[in-house]
Amino acid sequence: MKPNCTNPEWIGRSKCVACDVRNFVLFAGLSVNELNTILQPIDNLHVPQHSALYEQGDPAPHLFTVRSGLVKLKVDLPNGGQRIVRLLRPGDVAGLETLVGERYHHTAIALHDADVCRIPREVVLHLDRTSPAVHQALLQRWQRSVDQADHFITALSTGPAESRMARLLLTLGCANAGVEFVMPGREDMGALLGITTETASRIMAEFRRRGLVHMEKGTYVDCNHDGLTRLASA
Amino acid sequence: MKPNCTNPEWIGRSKCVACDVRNFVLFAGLSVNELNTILQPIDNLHVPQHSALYEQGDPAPHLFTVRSGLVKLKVDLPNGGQRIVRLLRPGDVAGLETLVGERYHHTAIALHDADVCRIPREVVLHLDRTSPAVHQALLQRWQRSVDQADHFITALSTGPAESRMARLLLTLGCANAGVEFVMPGREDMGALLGITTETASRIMAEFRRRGLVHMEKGTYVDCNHDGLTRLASA
DNA sequence: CGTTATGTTGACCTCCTTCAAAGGCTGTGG
DNA sequence: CCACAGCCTTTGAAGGAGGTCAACATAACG
Repeated sequence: MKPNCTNPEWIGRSKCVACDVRNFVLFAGLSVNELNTILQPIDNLHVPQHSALYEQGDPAPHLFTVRSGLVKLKVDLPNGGQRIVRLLRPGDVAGLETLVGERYHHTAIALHDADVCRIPREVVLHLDRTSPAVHQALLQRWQRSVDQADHFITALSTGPAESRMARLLLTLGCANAGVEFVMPGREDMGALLGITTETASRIMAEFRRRGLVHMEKGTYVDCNHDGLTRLASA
Repeated sequence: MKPNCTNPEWIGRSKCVACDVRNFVLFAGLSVNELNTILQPIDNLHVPQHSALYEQGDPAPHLFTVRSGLVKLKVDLPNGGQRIVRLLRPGDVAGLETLVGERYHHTAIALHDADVCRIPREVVLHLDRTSPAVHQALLQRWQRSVDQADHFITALSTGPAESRMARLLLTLGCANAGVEFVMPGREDMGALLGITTETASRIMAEFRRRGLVHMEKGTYVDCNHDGLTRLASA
């Protein structure tokens, strides 16, 4: 997790200015001048796989936007297990709760190597007050969190395990051409769907036998969109 | 669903000004003058049990705050079933998605007779721009929606049905003295927990036999807080 | 008082979990 | 380069939890 936006060489800073994510994330609508004055304390972090962005219950000084990779938000359960409540992909925001002065509500962990922007809460609060565009973008991000949470309830926590798994694969963009697709581990799949690791493994094996997913040399390549969709709506 | 805030007699309007909910909902921090000028188009509706505030997919001109009663947000599933994704109690807000210009994402139905304030989106958008206090309250309401959705994932959609039911009863305030407690029907319980009506019924019957809940003349009165908590964390 | 929704209970079977063991992949050290 | 350890995945067998279908009871309602 090495920062580079505020590095002397501005390694990531230049990336920030050119960042295509910026166009549709929080800073859409700001002029280059505004960005240059405001971007100062923003760091561009590289988050290696399996490392945590922040931990549940920690004080929340920063907000994060995902630039690349895949980040999971999980909560620890009273019985020792854990449940993943959201998956963040490029363009998504983590740690919004910092804006209402709370601690982090989840533990954020990179499922795959990720690049994120780490923004101090004061910066966002200030932009929220001064820039209507940023303000509107913030509301949209918040609504997006709600929508994703709803999707986890209705699609990933409802119905038989097989249907849920099909919906998960479709959610991950498994059948969409052009989307970099990362297959989570079986344990994460279990935590995503509220089932055990073994059941997740069995269902994936069955999908492979039925030709719903294909893999070559250990990596998954192709998914049968129609077949999965049929299962998903069952 | 008869309005009264904008009625000639201002039946509900007076209620609005005196509304104790207002103190902790959206309009905290506004002066009486500000309220009087802004409150004009706000209606105070009475929503009889089982009637809908709005339907999923409808255009979303209004935002609602719950003053009394209990409101469920449900979504229809592709297979014909339905899933409840949130329960709104006094102080909660419904229809926030209207602020990012979308249609309603859920169908809102009163589980029990409810009083709600119906606020045009333009009013909220205007207040959001002009009043920092309202703006902050809005962010908090949005975060609250996220928190409640997370709770539905981690508490009501995870683990064995028995544990989920115990968590639901605790969530409903079944064991809290002083809270008006409404026991949902078995079908709603099923839609809340992602289980069938029959299973919900069986579990409730079992809870009664074990003395975890008591009922008199058809209405539930007492809940064993400790017993339910023990089950909830299993 | 019949009629209709809602709750309860039983029998059966499927799905999922649990516990256990074996198989593969990766990295490390000899 | 191979051997071995460690981790993740896969698969098996058994039991339990929950779904399904159906009958029945109870309560709400005209």
